[in-house]
Amino acid sequence: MTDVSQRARDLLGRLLHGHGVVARITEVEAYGGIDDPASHAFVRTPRSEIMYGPPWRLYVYRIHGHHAANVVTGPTERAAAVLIRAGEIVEGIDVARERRGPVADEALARGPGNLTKALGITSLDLGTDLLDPEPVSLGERVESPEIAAGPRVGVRLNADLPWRFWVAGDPTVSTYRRHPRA
DNA sequence: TTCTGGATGCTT
DNA sequence: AGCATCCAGAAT
Repeated sequence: MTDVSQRARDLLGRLLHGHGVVARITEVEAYGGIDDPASHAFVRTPRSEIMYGPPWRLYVYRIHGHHAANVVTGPTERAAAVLIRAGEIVEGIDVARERRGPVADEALARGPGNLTKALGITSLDLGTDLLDPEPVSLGERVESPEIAAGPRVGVRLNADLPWRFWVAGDPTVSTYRRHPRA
């Protein structure tokens, strides 16, 4: 059975193309949908409806004035998705630098909000089929990395579930922060 | 219409 | 450890 945590691990080392920039995914989090209180799909609302649709589509949500990008993974009735938390820019680094301003290269796509900014992903990309080449798409897997796992960042519910996965030792991975009330 | 609380990021 | 920031969902 390929549950959402396995789908999350499989996304590590894959390329994500967004508006002229390509990132190698280095950090993800799995959200289990109907069984996971931390998932937006735990309550079915207009916002979470996209996760009840076909897999390999892009779910973009806004939080604290930032965007966050998720891959809807299915199976459809479970409404699971994987949050893309960080990556290494491997193409279009000049464009990414322009979008992000003066930060170190390894920090260009460190954190969900920073990654979407570097790749130019906004709410306009909501629902994009990631198997189509434009405007946002998943590419090939360029490495099979050593994977580390731990609790998800900033979630209050299911705070100890180790569903955050990252490329071990990679400098572009964000730092762990527990939810204050978790 | 108003209130509450974050799947954040940056500064101190 | 604090705060800027802002929308979705829930309460009223």
